Amino acid sequence: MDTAGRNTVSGRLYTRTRVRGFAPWAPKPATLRLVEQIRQILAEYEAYLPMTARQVFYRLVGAHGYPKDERAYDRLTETLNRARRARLIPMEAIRDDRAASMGGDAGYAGPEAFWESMTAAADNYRRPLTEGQPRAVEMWIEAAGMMPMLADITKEFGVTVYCSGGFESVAAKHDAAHRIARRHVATTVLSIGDLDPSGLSILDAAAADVTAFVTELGGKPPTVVRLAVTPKQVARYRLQTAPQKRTDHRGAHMPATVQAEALSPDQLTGIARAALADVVDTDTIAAVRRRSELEREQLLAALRTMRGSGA
DNA sequence: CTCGGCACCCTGAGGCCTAA
DNA sequence: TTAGGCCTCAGGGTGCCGAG
Repeated sequence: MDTAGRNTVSGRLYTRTRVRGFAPWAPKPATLRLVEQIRQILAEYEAYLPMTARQVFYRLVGAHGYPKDERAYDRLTETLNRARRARLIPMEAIRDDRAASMGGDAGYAGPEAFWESMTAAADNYRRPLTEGQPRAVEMWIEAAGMMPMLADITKEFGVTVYCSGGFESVAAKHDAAHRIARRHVATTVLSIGDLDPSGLSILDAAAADVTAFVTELGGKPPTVVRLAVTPKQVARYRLQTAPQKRTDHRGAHMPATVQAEALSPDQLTGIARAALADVVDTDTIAAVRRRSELEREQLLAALRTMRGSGA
């Protein structure tokens, strides 16, 4: 009964508790089918792993007709938990952004390690890709889960992705306004989020708030563009829709709502890439890359000389 | 105008109970 | 007997609507 039930750290004794560590699991057929669907989704997202439980949830809802309610979500997180503990799903496939660490002490294991580190730094040398761009570009997304997938695309264009989930606080919006107001060029914001009244009203509220702060700070107000999900995309990709909750009173009523995760990773990254190529000056980026490469070579050569002379 | 209630984002844990 | 559905709690946010 209690092979896993003793918590010796707190001294408490649980008669029944959850399994600890890796644990065998014999799910019922229905749950096994859910695990199978999750594995399909993970295979589909292979290039963008790890993903969050929330992201898996919305993909299940968007593409597999999984019920979109909190109970279904709870069921999913339980299943993900057990399936990972049973090694049916790789632990690394699912991400939890809340775990964080601070402090500690790195240091160098000696002068040689220092030079190694300098060489690595020089090896990574480059000029910011934003250099010489006629306008600044940012991407705002609603859910943190899509962040790594989109950042993979935007970094080729020198564009930063911001999660508007963390954008709802006054501090974050003021930070964004400060960043935008400081620029000497105008800013274009590409936004990605759910097509539902809440998603739209959150974006509208954030855009209006940031714009108000920017104006106050004497900067150029940003141009906010809705990149996805749009009604056009719903039609074009035949996306799964869900009726709006009757109790959701935010904004105007919508007959059908669509989660951003209803778009497949390929569709989403394709939309992002096309929009970025459109708004960013790619010739200038290529020129910056060439210049960076020359300077990087020079820096590495200089380091080799310093190291050789025992400086 | 203020505030309660409902919506949203994010995740994890324990306990009760029932169906297989 | 046991897996797992369902409920509740914990913890930190925000926006909008309608009632008082």
